[in-house]
Amino acid sequence: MNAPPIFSPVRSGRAAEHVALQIEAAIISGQLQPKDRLPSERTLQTQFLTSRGVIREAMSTLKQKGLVAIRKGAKGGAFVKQVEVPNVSESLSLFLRQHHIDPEHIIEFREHTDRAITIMAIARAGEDEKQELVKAAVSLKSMLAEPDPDMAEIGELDRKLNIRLARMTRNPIFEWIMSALQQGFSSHDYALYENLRYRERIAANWSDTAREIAANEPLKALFFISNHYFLLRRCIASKKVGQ
Amino acid sequence: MNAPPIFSPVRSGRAAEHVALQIEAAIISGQLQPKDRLPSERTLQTQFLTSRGVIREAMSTLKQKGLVAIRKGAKGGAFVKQVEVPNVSESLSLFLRQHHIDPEHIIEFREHTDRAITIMAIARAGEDEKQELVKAAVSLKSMLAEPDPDMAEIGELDRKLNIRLARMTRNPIFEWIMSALQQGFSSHDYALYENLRYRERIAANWSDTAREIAANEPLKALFFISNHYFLLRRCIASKKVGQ
DNA sequence: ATTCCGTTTTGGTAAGACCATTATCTTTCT
DNA sequence: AGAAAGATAATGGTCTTACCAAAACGGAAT
Repeated sequence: MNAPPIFSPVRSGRAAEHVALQIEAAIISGQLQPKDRLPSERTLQTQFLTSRGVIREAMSTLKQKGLVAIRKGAKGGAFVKQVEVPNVSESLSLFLRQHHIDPEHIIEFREHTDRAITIMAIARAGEDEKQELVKAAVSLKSMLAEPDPDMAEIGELDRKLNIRLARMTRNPIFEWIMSALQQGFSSHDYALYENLRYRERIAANWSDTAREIAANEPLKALFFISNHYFLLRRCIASKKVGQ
Repeated sequence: MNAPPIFSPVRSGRAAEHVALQIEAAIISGQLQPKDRLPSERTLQTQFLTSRGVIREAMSTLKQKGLVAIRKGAKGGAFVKQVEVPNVSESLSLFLRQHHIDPEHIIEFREHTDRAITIMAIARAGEDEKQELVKAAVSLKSMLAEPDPDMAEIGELDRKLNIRLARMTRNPIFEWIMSALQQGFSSHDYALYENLRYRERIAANWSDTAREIAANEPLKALFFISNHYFLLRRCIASKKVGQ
């Protein structure tokens, strides 16, 4: 290697951690840019004066954090990557699931966040985006009208509708939060669609919401947002009683 | 082993991932409870019919996710753990740093969330909690009056004040979200206190906020919350100009 | 030019050994 | 008897070596 030695060898315990931290620091600081390719495991092994197992363990954690993507084969190796929203979402989702959160707490937070998102989306999104939102909501509605709707696909559509709306705020934090909350807790949303009583009402409500957003009517849009969570709460309550 | 075989062997590529996913599923589903001890690496190696390296790699990712804690020595091993807020925070922090998020986006989200928190805290917290909040805010103020204030300690106090307020909503989601955002991004809050022009104003504002919350005056409390972020924005803006 | 087949690079897996740390048991000394 | 010191065993951490599997590349055959 002609390149100056970016990394320094490591000796004490927890070698894998040291290796991972050094590489992580190099990425965060910008010494390693996205799309850059790290040396092969066998090369790093000699640079860090350690064994390949240690390198592999370090790479494993970096991969898990979403900092690198690993490809096999010639010209393969570890490539620096931008951390993606799903990486963060998965972490939060794990946390929420393990702490068996009361659904009402999540609903409360989501309702409150959705209201803010709605207002900002109306204020900031472009006309074309609003029309796209309406189109997506309508296609959700029409998909439910089919004889044997594919519930998984519908749930996915609902999820994307939420994300699309969040993206219209122009603030990525909202998008991230909504993704994270949905990923871990879409089960309740599915319930909404599986329950015949609510299926069509919720889809109709979505398209009403989208229409009011497109019409730049924040108060009316907020009404339908509230209605969405009203329906969701009723659906969950009726399910509980049913048990 | 007398115990029924919880895990099944694995053969295709990405063995480490399969192992990690199986164990993760066992934890999420509750088959493995916190404080439970997983079998030793050498035992798992035989249960999964794989090599120890694979097991180690799987354990490494589980550890990184915060699902297990690993101890060396006799009676050591991997112990199932509750995922903690810092795990989520670190993931978020990584994301924010690598995407060099505009501080305004974070401020916007925090302001909006703080407003909801304030309203709910007033509605749900007990009288004693509100008094504790006032006391904490006052002690922050008095600490700033000292000749040579310890900035790190003050920042920590500010952080705890936020968390305390969030906890008063009785909805843990708010508490976690605020923790996560603060932990990864308290730098701007520090700036507020390091800047002499804003130091005392922000502390006074905190105690005003706490007082109005204790007095069950939501609108007045919201005014001071808005003022907090008004000051924060001005402080950051003046810093930018200063550069 | 296109297709196919080796060759090479590189990550993935396997097996075995040894080291470092920790808890537990045993011995020994007071 | 009790406490301190030492031996023992269990277990994660590291190292070595070897081989497998996938992917990219290049040359030969068509």
